[in-house]
Amino acid sequence: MTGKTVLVVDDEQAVRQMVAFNLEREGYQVRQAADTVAARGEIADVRPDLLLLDWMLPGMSGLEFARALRRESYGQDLPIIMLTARGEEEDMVRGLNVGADDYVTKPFSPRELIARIEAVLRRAGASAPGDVLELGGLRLDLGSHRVSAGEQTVEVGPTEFRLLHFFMAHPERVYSRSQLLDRVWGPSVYVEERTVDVHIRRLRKALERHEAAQMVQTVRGSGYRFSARP
Amino acid sequence: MTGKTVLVVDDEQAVRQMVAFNLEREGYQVRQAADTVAARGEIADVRPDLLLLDWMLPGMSGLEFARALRRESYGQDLPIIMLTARGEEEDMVRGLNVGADDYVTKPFSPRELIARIEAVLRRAGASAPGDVLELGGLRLDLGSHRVSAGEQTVEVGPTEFRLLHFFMAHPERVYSRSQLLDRVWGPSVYVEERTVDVHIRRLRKALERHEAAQMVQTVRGSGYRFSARP
DNA sequence: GCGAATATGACACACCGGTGACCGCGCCCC
DNA sequence: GGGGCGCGGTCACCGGTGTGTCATATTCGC
Repeated sequence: MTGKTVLVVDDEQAVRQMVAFNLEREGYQVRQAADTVAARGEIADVRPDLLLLDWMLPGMSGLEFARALRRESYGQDLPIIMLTARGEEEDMVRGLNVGADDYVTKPFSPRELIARIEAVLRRAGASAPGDVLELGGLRLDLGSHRVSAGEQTVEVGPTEFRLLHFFMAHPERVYSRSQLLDRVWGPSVYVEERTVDVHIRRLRKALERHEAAQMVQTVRGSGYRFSARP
Repeated sequence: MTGKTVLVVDDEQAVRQMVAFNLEREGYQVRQAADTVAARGEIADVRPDLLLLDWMLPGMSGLEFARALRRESYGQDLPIIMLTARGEEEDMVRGLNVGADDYVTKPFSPRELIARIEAVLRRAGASAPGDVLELGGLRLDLGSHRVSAGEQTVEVGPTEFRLLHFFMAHPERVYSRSQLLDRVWGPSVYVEERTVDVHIRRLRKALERHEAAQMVQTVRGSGYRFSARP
């Protein structure tokens, strides 16, 4: 699943994991950092789309960190949501002045957090993920969550949909079972590699009524490839 | 945007000015009133498009004022956002029942305030009388608050109406339970996600006498979609 | 033709969503 | 002021679907 990437910076592991769990369930990629040093590394590394930043951090405070980021070229466009404990609200005025886009007071509900993230991402512009993928007569519509071949609708289950989505976003390239598990099932899911075979088969079955099954190709010894060419 | 007029009713001058500063920067016309008496005058005078109403006011409370307004002809359509201090959230449930369209807890970020104002105005603007949504034989009349299928009237409750309204305004797109709660119930309402299921069912029940229930579609693992196509 | 890799069918189980019932809260009407 | 009513939210239960695993068949490359 290719969602937006969110970096959570908080010194409490429990908070990070709670956030990660809920965001991943919504389709986000989540990276974690316990302090600003690790955060720097992650930012340079994965270029997150949004930063969830705890107000109280060991060493440099979240406020200073946000200010520092805002002075840098990449950080200027990086949306920031501050996490703060109740009672620190007055400080948040300063936080917002420094350039945070919003803040959430702990404890917060997952829904509230997600709502604010989506609001900020929407504002940051172009948050609507690529809406329709089309390849070799196959159409996959992310918005309506539909797959069609020509005029007909292709019935696929949730996992097959994600698998096909990944394939259509990365065609003409071979992926090993383990890579597919990573990218489609998620990094924190462990299942047998052979499971991929089964879902490949299910995907082919769904496609074969529309003469599109040959687009899912086996590369013996390496993995699978999605291609419009035979 | 042609500069909508917002009336701020709050006894603290600092709050009024902060709000005014931020709203004017966004292009709004802002009027101020320190109490309900002055507010009455302003309302009669400038016919504001939206009312920002402090919960605690000298004399008459914001709640009573809102209730009183709702009983009057002009006030019925006037969108109201309540301003409240943290800790009074429980009371706000009553505020919302009285007819406030949303509320914001102090201290709030300018962003948050503006986002909510825009959300409320969008909702209010969409319900200009005579505005009708039509899709697949279903008609939803915002003005008269009525739903009809062909010649027959479809009986739906308030929540089902809002749900259907949102769906018909955003067809052919999947929304997760969490998104629906955000967009239909509002960002500041916290209920169980499964509550959505129940209202989906109630909506379907209302529609099925008119053979329109199949327009409300389940996308397993993702959410719900409203569509004229099967 | 042989071994390894992949396809396929079957199956058990977890999970998701549908559904009916219940409860509590305002509100309105006696 | 009491009782009924409508509405909204929650819960518990159930049935179906989707998913992962395994055993077995089949194909591929050498």
